[in-house]
Amino acid sequence: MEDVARIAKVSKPTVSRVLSGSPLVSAETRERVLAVAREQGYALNRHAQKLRRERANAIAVVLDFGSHRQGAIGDPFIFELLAGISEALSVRDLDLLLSPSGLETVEGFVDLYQSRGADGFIILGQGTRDALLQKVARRNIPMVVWGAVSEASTYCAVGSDNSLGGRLVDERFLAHERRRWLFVGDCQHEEIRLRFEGLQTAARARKDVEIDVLSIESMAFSAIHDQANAYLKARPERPDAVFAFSDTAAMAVIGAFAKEGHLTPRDYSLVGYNDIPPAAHFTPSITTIAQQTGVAGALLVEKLMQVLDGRRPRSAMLPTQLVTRQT
Amino acid sequence: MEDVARIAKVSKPTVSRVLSGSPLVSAETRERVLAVAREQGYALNRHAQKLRRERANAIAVVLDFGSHRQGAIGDPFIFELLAGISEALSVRDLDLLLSPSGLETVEGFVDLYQSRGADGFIILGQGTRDALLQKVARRNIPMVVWGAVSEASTYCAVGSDNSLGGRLVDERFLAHERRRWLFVGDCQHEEIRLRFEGLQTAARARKDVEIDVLSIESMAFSAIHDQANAYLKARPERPDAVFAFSDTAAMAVIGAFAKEGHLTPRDYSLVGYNDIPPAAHFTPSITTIAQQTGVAGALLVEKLMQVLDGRRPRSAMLPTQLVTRQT
DNA sequence: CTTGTTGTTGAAATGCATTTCATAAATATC
DNA sequence: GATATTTATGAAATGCATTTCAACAACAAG
Repeated sequence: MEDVARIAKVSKPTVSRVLSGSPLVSAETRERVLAVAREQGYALNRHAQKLRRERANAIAVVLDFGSHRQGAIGDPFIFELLAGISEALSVRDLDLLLSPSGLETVEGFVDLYQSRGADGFIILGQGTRDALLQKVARRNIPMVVWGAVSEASTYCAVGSDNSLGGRLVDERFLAHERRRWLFVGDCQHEEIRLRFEGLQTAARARKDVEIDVLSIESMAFSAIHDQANAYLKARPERPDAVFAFSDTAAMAVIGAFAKEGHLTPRDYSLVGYNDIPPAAHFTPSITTIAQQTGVAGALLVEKLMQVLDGRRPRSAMLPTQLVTRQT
Repeated sequence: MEDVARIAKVSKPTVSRVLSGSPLVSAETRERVLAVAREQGYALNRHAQKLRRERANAIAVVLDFGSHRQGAIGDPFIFELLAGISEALSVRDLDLLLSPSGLETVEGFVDLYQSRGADGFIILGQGTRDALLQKVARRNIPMVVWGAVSEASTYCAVGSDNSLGGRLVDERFLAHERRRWLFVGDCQHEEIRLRFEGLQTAARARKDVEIDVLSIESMAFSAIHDQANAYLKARPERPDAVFAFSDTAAMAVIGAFAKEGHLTPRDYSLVGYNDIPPAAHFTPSITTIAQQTGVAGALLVEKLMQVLDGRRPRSAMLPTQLVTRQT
């Protein structure tokens, strides 16, 4: 930097100002410095900058690859979220640190934060570790979470209205006069539990509706398929309505049930979740609950920026919609 | 750090050594320093460290969200790749910087590299910008690329054997005595072009086989669906074999053709690509080419480490396999 | 013509950990 | 017991950019 300064006949601070886009330099000087920097092949050292500025200019995005790898909650949908976040951060000139290791404990978060590895965190999906997240939030670490939105939460969360999603299905099944319902999903995940609760909204009060749960052990596609298959074999009365926690799971169910001659929509209604592209073109096409993934990423980032500004943004719930198709 | 040193009655260098895991400290001192650091809530400043060490300890992973968002080449499969990379980097204690902005030009890469934002790059999919990547490689920037493997390439690439994938389909279609083939995919993508070439291996020499191409304009699911639909409507003789560049695209084709009463496997053979989970349970289940995504991420990282060590690792091609199903 | 204001620029202090080199102490070797 | 070697530790130099504060110039207002 000193070299550039000397050659451009200015001082170090001026070079710094030019290169970090400060408006406190005359246009003339700026040009000169820029020219010299370019011809000398000089680039600011980001770490020196981050050290001095005392901020990382980076956000850590935490993804539970372990469970998503097998098509977990998310299907392509987590990917969309990630794309949205990446874009929103990019606009603000913030780096995106993907799933740094060590974030399995509160100390992991504290350490990454204190060592200035990241200015804040975006966590995608509470999964089954909400307790951990609550603890992290209590340590005053800037964060926002994609997932279930709850009143009691210590942190700001953004998520789809899972309960509404469930209710929409509840209504649909009742309208179709279905009586033996099956919910497919792991209620240990808060988001999924809310969908299940939504499903019970009106049904709970009715004596003639019976809701069974097929609790998914593994998120793997074939595991779901096998479990669904086993379920049907073990039961004489078959469900006449199925609500699956994801479209992918819905596909697994269709396949497994079809093997036993139990066909949708002839024998049962089926609703999935996420509205992934193939759902529309599956045979039969899958009725599903769509989430607004498009805006989600941007919203998460915006909320986090507010947290970084010292504010306490409210959690937000994005609407969900029933997309009616053949099943 | 000075405070910790004072309280633990050692010097700064010793604290540094303890906290960065150097073996040049006695066990006794180590314990003491660690205890003090913990109780004082002290964490190393990563940027000071990176500044001094003159390396970022971070790898930038470049993803073309723009095209993947719509289910591009990849489907869930890019996600698997990313998971593998994340894991492999994590083991080596390297940060993963996801798709930093500015990497649309050579200067973008040079700048990020020179400013020590990243020690190296992993690029997922050449897409249509191979020229750019070649230029970047010539600037001696450490990088590896997932995609088409070519002899002429300046950089180290890891990818599936796309040509083999195509050949497998070629053989299958010939064995089934198919005569009017249709390839669905955008040959501007090198990887996809190779698949197309593979498809022609034996067919090219035969006068009785005719291969048409439906060049995909947008990677969006519904766009493919519409294009496929339009294609069929415009042609009196229908294809009796279709090779689609991805399983997702295959699903789109099945849906579109079914609308016109053209059904697989009754009327035509169909092979997809990637072997995504739903492919096995789609109705009909989709014959496809499987790639070894599991090892890909780890391999990419390993190659990059070699590049960083100053070596010039050979490109690698992973085997592909035909998975025979109903279509 | 003087005082006040705005716009540019530079000197020096600051953010923090690592590494080289040297020293001191402890152990091993002859 | 003397020399060589290893082990543990510290002083000082180093990596690099930013920011405060002051200074100066140029211009406007009175």
